Amino acid sequence: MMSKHIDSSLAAASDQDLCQTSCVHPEAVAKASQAVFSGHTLTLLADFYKLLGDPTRLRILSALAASELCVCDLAETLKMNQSAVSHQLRVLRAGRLVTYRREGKMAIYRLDDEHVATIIASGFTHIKK
Amino acid sequence: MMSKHIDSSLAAASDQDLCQTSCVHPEAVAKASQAVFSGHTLTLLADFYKLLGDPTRLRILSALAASELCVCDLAETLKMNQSAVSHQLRVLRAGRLVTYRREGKMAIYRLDDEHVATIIASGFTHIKK
DNA sequence: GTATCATATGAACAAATGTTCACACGTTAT
DNA sequence: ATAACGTGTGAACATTTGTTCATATGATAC
Repeated sequence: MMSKHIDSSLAAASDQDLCQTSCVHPEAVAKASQAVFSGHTLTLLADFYKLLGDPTRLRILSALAASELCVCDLAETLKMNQSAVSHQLRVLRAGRLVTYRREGKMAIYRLDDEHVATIIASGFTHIKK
Repeated sequence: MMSKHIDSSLAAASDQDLCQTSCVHPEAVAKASQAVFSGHTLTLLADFYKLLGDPTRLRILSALAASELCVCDLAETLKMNQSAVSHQLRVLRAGRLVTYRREGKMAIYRLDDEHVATIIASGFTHIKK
């Protein structure tokens, strides 16, 4: 099954059987192909939103938007155990959404920059449509 | 182990052993507790960001930001099979990030509103700091 | 009617994710 | 030194999530 004649106008459409024949709108696909996120940008952006896509982390971020807090404060505020909070803080730290400073035996966390608060606020606005 | 005298100034801090004793800063916790997302808002917001936290869906959305496309166009653009695309479109539809209209046997998708494009663009800006 | 095509969907599977438990680390106090 | 406390982290476990495969649906053409 490779001997069939190929419709000349569509020969270059695809080398895989993505569409059995083709309902493709070439101009639209060309325009879209240029605009699709790819590579590093894609990964970074997805990872960034992934961080915001968890209730616990959103709670942490919204708490920190109000005030800087030590881990114990966060555990108290969220009614969660310290370990769970610490694990999530690690993730948020890696994603550069929060920073911390040490003060004695405490680690005091805050949002890395106000941009984060802004983005969350804009998501907040969106869901109220 | 409940007979120990409790430090009077911290008696009301917690009824669970969230912190063994207390490193809590009461004012900060009070302020944060008021601000923490909770309930329906929390769920909606997390689910919204979760939608954006997947490379395939971001690719779909960025493609649709450039041009409306039928499912087959999307499969072609993303070099993915139709089923995978369709499954993700279902998710995006449920989250009201995309809509579609039928035209013959085709389903033509587009972003639900420009707000979506705006939010993605702002995330895009963020990761370039 | 039958055949063909574009799209949708269910089930199965693999991979990623979040929480808990237990314990390690580092700092402060005695 | 030892003890107590705040925090970090590894491993195990349960869920969730995304893709693939096969098949179903619905529309057009013959």
